[in-house]
Amino acid sequence: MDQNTRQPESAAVKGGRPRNPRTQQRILKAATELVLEQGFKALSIDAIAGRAGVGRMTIYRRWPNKAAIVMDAFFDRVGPSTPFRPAETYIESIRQQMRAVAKVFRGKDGTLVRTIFAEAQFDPELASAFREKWVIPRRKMALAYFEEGIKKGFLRPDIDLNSMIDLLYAPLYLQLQMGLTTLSDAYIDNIFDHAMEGCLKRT
Amino acid sequence: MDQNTRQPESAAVKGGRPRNPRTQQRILKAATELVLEQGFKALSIDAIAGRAGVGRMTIYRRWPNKAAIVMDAFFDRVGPSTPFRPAETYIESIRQQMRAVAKVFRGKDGTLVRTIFAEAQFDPELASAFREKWVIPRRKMALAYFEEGIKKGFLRPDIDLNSMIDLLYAPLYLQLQMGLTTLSDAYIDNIFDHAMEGCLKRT
Amino acid sequence: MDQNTRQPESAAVKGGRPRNPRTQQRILKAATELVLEQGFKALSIDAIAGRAGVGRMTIYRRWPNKAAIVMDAFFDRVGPSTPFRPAETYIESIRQQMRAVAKVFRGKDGTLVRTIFAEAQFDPELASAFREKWVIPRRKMALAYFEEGIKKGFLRPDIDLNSMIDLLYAPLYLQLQMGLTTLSDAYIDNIFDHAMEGCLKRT
Amino acid sequence: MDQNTRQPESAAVKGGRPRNPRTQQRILKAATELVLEQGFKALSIDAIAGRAGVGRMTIYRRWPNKAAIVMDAFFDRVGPSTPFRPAETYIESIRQQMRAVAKVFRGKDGTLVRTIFAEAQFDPELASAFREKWVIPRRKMALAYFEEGIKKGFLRPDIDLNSMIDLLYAPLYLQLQMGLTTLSDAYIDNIFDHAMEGCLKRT
DNA sequence: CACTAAGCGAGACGGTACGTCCCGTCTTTCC
DNA sequence: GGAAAGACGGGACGTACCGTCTCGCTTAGTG
Repeated sequence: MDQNTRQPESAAVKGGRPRNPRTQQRILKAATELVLEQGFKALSIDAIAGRAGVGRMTIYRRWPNKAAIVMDAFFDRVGPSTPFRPAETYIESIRQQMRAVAKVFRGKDGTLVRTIFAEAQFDPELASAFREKWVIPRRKMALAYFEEGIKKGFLRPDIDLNSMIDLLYAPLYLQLQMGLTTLSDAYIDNIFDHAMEGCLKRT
Repeated sequence: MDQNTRQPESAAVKGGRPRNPRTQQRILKAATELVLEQGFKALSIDAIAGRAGVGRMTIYRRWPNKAAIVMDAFFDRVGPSTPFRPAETYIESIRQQMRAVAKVFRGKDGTLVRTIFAEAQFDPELASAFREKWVIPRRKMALAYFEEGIKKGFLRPDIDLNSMIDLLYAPLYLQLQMGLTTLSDAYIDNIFDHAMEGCLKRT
Repeated sequence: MDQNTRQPESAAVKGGRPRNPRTQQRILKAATELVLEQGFKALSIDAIAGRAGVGRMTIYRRWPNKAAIVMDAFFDRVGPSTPFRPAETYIESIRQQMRAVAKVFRGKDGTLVRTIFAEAQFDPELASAFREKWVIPRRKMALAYFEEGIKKGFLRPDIDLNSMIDLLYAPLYLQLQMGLTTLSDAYIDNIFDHAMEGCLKRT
Repeated sequence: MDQNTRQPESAAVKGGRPRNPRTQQRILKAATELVLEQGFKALSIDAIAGRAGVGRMTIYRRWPNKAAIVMDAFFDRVGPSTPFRPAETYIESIRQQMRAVAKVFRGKDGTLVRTIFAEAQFDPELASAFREKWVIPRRKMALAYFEEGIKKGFLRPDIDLNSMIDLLYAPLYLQLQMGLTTLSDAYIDNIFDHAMEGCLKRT
């Protein structure tokens, strides 16, 4: 979880007082609420501190900036990844997983992903945290599942799996941000089918 | 061009003095430089005014916020869209166009797109401006070209063209933002081929 | 008056907007009230700004610290010095002047002198301002009046006038700060008489 | 000595562990050093605790605020008062005592007196402590010595002794704070002589 | 051609949030 | 059970920008 949390020097070398984990929770809760209520732009450290009933220093002692707080608040909410569950067929289980991701994106967690991803464009540290803790684990999982698909003979053995992942999931991120289309099951099915079958006319 | 430019009251109703277009240019130039040098976060109206040798009011008279300035600065640089040029085959010309887009994304304009797109997540007006002036025109153009492709029998007649556009271009936006991969021609080819041929193993 | 007021670079070289003198007055008024109500320790720039209905920057633009504000507020209230007015005799006019000074010290202005003088012990710049604008002018005036007294044959020609000034006025400052005694006319008379007549028993 | 020291609850009522007097010393030493090095303004409880190698609580357990610490640190250094030593004549012994006081004021102890006296203007408790432990004892001693002087016929029997004390010593405090003059023996002699002989021209 | 209204630079102004420092209290852990 | 270490809520600091306003200077178009 909160790997973003500052741990300057090995905590508690000798004496000293340990940090209160309940305080941490209150801060993350306040941050989450405020982001969802008013958006990231209107979020201020002051406001978080105020709602959490906490001094500003208590926040600065733990996180370097508000983006890191929102990061931790986010990972405090969502699980590590969306698994591929067994379905009628191997291929069908991919579609189901994509629908599950889309469902997450449609809810509050989607708003948070959108916010964090956007903010990451301006903050390299946040970008790297998002990559390490959100993007990479999910890609690894998908990679493993798709390799299995090749071995079992469901997927073409000559495809580049990273490109395939982009093909399937990039549209979800794009629409999450762009909002031209709702991330409905129908939309997912379109993306999924076209990526699987290809767009060329077969002769 | 600068449709974002504020025109409070119909300009020059009576006498008065028209706005100086060179001032406009100096502001946009300063804004572009500053965004590329220091990033959008470090950009301030003060800094733009300072570098352009202009009063802050002169800026506020023309744009509502710094995002709108960057928008206009951007469209002052880039052309309206990347055209599909004739190539050996119809299909090949799509690949060429995608490569051209990728090339743009690799340069300074890519950085600007990335910045504006991210900022648009926090600013509905900017989002809508970006959609109207960047996204929609390009999609329309692609839509028309792909419809032609169906008619000519190169593309499957049953595909959803909007989904196809997402399939082809979303990975570019994703990698522009995520930076897991460089937007090389090889990458584009992978995306293009997989989207065209599909990922399923044919029996 | 407010020579402490910051004037970074010759004001209004070319364009720009001049400072509002009414703002200055509101700030000084607020500062004076707050010092007298709550004391110098409890005085904060925030509080002054709040009461004056002014932004903090407006204050920082004019004064380097709160001591300088209180200085200016003080000199905005009190006149340049307490004059020696003609009385029955030359000697008597000195006593009258000392009583007048004591009267000032007993009132609000005395509290301000006390505050500023004490704070000056911690702030060299304030000390020098206080010296230049309060102490020196008054000593010069007294010096001139006492020199006249020597010439006219009322005072011993061999005395050190600076020491005489200390002898007469130092007790007022001491009691202003120490508060062992009220600065009553009777006390002033005691000091005055003893300084004039000497403490030794005449044989 | 440290009468300021807090004794919340009668010390060591039951078992418990007594306070370490060496800790006390280290704190006072650190406080003295810091005041003399950086001035009272830059002094913070944190800094004292840090230099003394002591927890902040250990300090708060003993003193209510930093002024009280500096007070105790001061009385830990200086003796209770400056005595009147026998000299050629009774009158001469007063001059000698004044010179001794001036000598103290010229050194580090003078800086401490100056600091404490100034801070006392903002802190009633400190003011009363300073009065009780510094001012009153010294005045009592002087009072006794001067009463003796009247009895013995060296001083005028009709003078107010408190006023005489102010006359003699107030200039020292004033110059300690104001610094217009160094507290040289020559200056002391001037003050002393004028106070003794009076400033009026004798006919 | 002179007049005049607007554009413009400069920057003062009332604000908000920042990130830091210190306060005085509290809590934990070690000796 | 005293003491070091330091977390904690709080409050003030001085800075940076925000978006608005006001001042004089400059200039363009009209009468």
